[in-house]
Amino acid sequence: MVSGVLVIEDDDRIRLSLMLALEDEGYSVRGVSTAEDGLVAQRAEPADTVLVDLMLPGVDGFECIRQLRRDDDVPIVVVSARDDTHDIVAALEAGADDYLVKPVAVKELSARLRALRRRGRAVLATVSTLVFGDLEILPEAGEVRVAGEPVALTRTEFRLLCELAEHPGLVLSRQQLLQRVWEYDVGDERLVDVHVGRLRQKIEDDSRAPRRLVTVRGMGYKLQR
Amino acid sequence: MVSGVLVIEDDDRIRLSLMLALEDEGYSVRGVSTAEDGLVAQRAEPADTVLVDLMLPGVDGFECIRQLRRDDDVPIVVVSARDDTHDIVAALEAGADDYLVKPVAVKELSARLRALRRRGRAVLATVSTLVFGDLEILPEAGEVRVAGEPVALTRTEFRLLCELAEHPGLVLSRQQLLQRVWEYDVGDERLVDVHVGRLRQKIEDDSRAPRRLVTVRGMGYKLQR
DNA sequence: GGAAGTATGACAGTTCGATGACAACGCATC
DNA sequence: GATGCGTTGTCATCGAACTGTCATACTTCC
Repeated sequence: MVSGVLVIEDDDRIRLSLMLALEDEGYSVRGVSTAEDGLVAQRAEPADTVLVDLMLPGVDGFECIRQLRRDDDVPIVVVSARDDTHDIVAALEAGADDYLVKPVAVKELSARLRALRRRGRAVLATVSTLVFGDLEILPEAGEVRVAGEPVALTRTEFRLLCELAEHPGLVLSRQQLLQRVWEYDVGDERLVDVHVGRLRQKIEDDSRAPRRLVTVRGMGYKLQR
Repeated sequence: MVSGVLVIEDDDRIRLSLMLALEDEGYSVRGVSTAEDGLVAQRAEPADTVLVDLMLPGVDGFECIRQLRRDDDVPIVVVSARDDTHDIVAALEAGADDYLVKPVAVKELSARLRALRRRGRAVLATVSTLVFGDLEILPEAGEVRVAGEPVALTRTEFRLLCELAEHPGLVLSRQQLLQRVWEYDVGDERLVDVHVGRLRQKIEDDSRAPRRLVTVRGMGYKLQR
């Protein structure tokens, strides 16, 4: 889950409309209607933000917040119809990070979620990732993954792949690749073919029918977007 | 300043009442009436939370937020009379962490400040001890533990490990490590290999098959997240 | 079918990283 | 100052991994 939100809200109409609105904003969303289900869902597959109503049947919102907080450092946002200070303070003290009063403006909610995420992520050193379908390239980490699995590449293969990845969908000629990857001014263009072949063995499911690193006959190679 | 709040608000009555209320809650508070003064004050002696009004003479609140954010990761709370979604979203996007509409309930404000601080601390706490699986590094304490057991490292090994740990998952070249750990401009890169080897003897279960401190052939070394 | 372009397996030379040995150094102790 | 211990940097060596070349086989297009 890239950017997952869990919505815990017992009113079906509100829950669905929240979920739809958040999906429109680009979030991946799950919804449950009780605190119990929410806690189970969060343990099973942690979302990276939780939205919770205060008035829930059974275990109420406050207790739900405390339990979520006990397990986890996930940002918690309360969305409640109650607007009195006492509730707001109690929810925040229980461990919530933010509190919005219904009806909520989706744009505001979304902006507040972004603000929370930003704060959470600030510390983690960010590693840029180039993504081509299920092929991921992490240049600074010197790492390449296919379908989530790390693949060991040699330096030449890695540089070749990075070079192609920097120009997604564009054909690079053998000469261009030789110059940029090998820093040769001259050299045998066949060399590129050999390394492309080796690279394909590692990143293509079937190197006979390349789907990512494709040949453009007479021109060169390109990495498919 | 143990727990300092900076209030940037041009209306004297509001500023003073906010400051008094926060002092009652146990905060140490400073107040200024313009964005310019606020920026100067924050640079001179950083508060650990900033409260800012949006409607300020001269440099306005949005710009003030952006500039504060540029310098610093300090939590910023907007306190404004304007309650329309557009302003709220704009303030949050500019870098604010929270937005309250006047008149504010002091108890709520205080609870929100605590929530923000709590999150800030959670983040800081994870910085001061670096954790990589069952490898823990306590930079200030000069201590390293593997599976809870303290491990004795030499100074060079420790600095090398810290340097790698500060860039989790990123490949650092031998040159980079030489410069940062040894402060050499030149020097034999083999030196790094030798110390990595010694470090591995101490922190890896099987130094022949390193799982934490891994080699990226042709590029350098990295500490696995 | 033939030509041009591309793929690939094998091979030998080379590079690269891990490691053990060792001497030099710093530092505390006597 | 002499002694002993832990640490540090250098070096040589070994083995594994990588690289470029070439010959051969395969495609594609005319």
